[in-house]
Amino acid sequence: MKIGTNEVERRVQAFSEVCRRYGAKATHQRREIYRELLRTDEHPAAETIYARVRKRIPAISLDTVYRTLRLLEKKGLISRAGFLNEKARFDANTLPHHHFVCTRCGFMGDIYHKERDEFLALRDVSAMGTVNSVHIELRGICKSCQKNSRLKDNYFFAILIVISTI
Amino acid sequence: MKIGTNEVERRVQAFSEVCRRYGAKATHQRREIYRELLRTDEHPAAETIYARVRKRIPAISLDTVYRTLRLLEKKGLISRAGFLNEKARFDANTLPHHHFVCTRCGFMGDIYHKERDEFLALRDVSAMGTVNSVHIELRGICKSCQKNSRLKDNYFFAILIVISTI
DNA sequence: CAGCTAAATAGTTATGATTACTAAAAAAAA
DNA sequence: TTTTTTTTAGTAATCATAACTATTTAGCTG
Ligand SMILES: [Mn+2]
Ligand SMILES: [Mn+2]
Ligand SMILES: [Zn+2]
Ligand SMILES: [Zn+2]
Repeated sequence: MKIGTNEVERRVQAFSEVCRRYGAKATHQRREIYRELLRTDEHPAAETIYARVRKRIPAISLDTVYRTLRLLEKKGLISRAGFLNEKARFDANTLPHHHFVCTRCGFMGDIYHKERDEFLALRDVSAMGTVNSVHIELRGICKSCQKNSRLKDNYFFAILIVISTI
Repeated sequence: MKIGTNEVERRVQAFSEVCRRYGAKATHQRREIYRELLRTDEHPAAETIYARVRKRIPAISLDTVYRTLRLLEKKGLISRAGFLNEKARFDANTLPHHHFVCTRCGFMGDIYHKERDEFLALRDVSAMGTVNSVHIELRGICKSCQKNSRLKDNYFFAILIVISTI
């Protein structure tokens, strides 16, 4: 489910504009890292992104890759996937979806679950491989933490871009 | 959903016997680590287990804790939970279940999903807190990996003990 | 289109959880 | 008890990720 080149460029452009609008700098490095993630559906690890972006920006530092990935994640433009004892995997697909992960080679494919009650038997899954285990985590804020609440992180980047695309 | 003291001791005993039967040594350290995990339902991290076991075995090393946790996991007696950028959390509850995790304090509670299609609205969840996001990973072996397959790890410890308990 | 200034980067070092290493200790068998 | 093999304690290494700091640059000003 890769998006086309035009849409990739449209989103990179939107990203640049939103950056400027909110006082963040739309640097070459940031654009290339984001573009690299928009281009692919294979959920690359940080090292992979680093290797690929380096072809176009040979002097880019690994630190910049990690820093930018954190920024994009904080702003809701990308998400982080994967389980413990694995490298983090990044995803610019902001549609709600789940993942099939091969525990042997690391292949990570998207699962869309309209019929949520049968996700184990979804065509998408059986086409990709055999399911051995299902991991579900519901993440949120527990009762006791809700009492001493604080302000949330801002997702303004994501909101602007997602709204303009759907 | 903690299990009683009798059941804890019964399982530690079963573990010792199964160890001997399969040529693994039922050491004091192993028994105490496993007992510590059987005793609680709070999914402690490795450091937490280390701290607790140290009260009874002051000279135990952190390495032994990690090594034993890996062993117990490999044999299917415990499972590892948690997402990326979190410490691993361990669980001796071998019933199939999911987790609610508080992203602020780390509280991890068990979710049983008889009605799988409505897991977002489960009583258990709403009693614990507010869900912000659902993470599902279906883990298994992809088509291309199934071709060059290898032998699986043995789960004989788990099989023996689980069968005798249910 | 220079010059300005806050923000971002490159290159490097540090961190923190987990794993590996090795001499010494201990469990189980004989 | 003695022997043999596994396991441990203590410590060093690893690996992904984050922090640090001098230098560079994006975007503004005129
Ligand atoms: Mn995805
Ligand atoms: Mn649990
Ligand atoms: Zn695979
Ligand atoms: Zn909490």
